[in-house]
Amino acid sequence: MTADFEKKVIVVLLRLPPGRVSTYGVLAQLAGYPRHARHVGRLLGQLPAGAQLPWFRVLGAGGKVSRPGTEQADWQRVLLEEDGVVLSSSGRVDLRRYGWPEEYFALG
DNA sequence: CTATTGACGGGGT
DNA sequence: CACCCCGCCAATA
Repeated sequence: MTADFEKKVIVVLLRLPPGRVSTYGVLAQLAGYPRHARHVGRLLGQLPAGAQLPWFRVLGAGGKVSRPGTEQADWQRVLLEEDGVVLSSSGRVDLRRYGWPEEYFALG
């Protein structure tokens, strides 16, 4: 992807508050690149190990952690819990409650 | 150049 | 909940 895409996605991600979560699709939209949800995912996957970004606060549109069964997914759940985010027994987050920005996850 | 591949999304069964 | 299908679009093969 273009450097512009990466830059804008990162800028948005840096605004994602602790204790809140967002989705690949919403991040892409906020960055000005609608329909690029998959690319946000690829970008986060390419992040260097020590990147100081709240990548763990990004979930799929269904409120679930991506790439289930991987080390990264387990680690992500730990970081979210540490963040105060509640995960259901099936590992899903209530986006109506923790979703950010709120207006993107409001009911109705 | 065509084909395949995703940290995705939405709709249907 | 589980699948399946199709649209999406840049990177890779």
